[in-house]
Amino acid sequence: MSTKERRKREIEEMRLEIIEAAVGLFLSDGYANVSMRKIAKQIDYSPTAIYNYFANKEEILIQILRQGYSIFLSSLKEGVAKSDSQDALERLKASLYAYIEFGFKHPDYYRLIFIENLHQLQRVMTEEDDRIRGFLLLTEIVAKAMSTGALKKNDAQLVSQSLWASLHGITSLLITFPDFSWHEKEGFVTFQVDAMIKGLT
Amino acid sequence: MSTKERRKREIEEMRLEIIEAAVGLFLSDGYANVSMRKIAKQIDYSPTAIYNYFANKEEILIQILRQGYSIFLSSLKEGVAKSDSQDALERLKASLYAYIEFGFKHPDYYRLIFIENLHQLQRVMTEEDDRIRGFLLLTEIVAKAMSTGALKKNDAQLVSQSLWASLHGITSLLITFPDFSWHEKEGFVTFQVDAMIKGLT
DNA sequence: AATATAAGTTAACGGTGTTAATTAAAATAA
DNA sequence: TTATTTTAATTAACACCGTTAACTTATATT
Repeated sequence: MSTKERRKREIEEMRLEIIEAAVGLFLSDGYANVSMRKIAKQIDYSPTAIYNYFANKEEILIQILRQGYSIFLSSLKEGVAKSDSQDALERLKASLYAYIEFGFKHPDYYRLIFIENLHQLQRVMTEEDDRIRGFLLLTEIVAKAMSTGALKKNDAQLVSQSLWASLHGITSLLITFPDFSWHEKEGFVTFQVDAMIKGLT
Repeated sequence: MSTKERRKREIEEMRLEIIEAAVGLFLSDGYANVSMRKIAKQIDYSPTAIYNYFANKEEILIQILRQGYSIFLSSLKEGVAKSDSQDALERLKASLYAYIEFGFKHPDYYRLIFIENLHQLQRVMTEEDDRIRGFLLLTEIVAKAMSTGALKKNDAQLVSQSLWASLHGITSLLITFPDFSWHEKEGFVTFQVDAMIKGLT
């Protein structure tokens, strides 16, 4: 009965191979400009072979969104961890910067996840593991900052949603409209983060 | 020589007919899901006839973006005008609300202009008329609020970009991710606007 | 009325996601 | 090991797509 086991592994390997090919194409060319035929060519299979491993093109995207969201979460946690300060406000600031910096470091992932396919995020987050905790992470940090008095007491859920909105605004605008006459980037970001914090204290 | 004049008018009428059909389809189905063939069918022409009036599908989009941006500008101006208060801060607040409300009233336009095709905005704004003054409008209001002391003095350009970012964040998130467990909308918006203003005073 | 110009049509090219039918390979049963 | 069944891959096909080229029809100019 080890054949079943082996086969299971083979399926997983094939799925990985497909994803690997697809993620490169999706990130460089954009989801819409990547065809099943292109993915198939890259892994030397016929286009229809892929359908034995993924129901359709969208399911490949979902899997890649999951991966991307994991990377996003790691970046966020790492960013918060690096600011080893115990000060709740510093930790909050660190997480805000970490969010924006993820966008700059992985603009293609950010675009794919948070701009072009945000409506799929529910499907990406709400499945088994702790992926959903991405937003909870921010909420917790906000709640902590409130309990220490660093932030004005308020609905932590509401406040973190407001923060997310401002973060998403600056990140997505800079990514999708790079030709605009933006203020120098670093100064813009620090100004935005400072204003966000100030608005809540 | 009046035939030339008439013909010119006919061309303009045909362009209008195409745009009229396209705008409905683009807004309801999204740019990507609308084909030249569908537009053609709606106006009872062969698909290739359209190419006598627009170079390609994208040029139709650009024209529609221009229209949409005009509507956006009108909404903004109207929103500011309605708050007939002379108080600079009130005027600023009114323009912030007007921006978000445009997004809620015309989510399809907002998505088309500011989310899916923002990179085209340069082409939409920087042509002849005063379309570009959309962003200047906000900058001017901000500058005024600074000169009256209602807002902390600062680079008005930078401040208005920061405001735009926060506005775009909340508007685009609510539009593209309606299934999320958002705080009740009206409360969310007023909280966001208040926080934005507070962050700058 | 004959000719040149413009505007519309159909046909075609190379592409898309996906399904159905078919062949080749692998696993199971005899 | 052979025969049979299951599985995985292929090719063919469908109904689309944006766009170009060739052709026909209508309009305008000579």
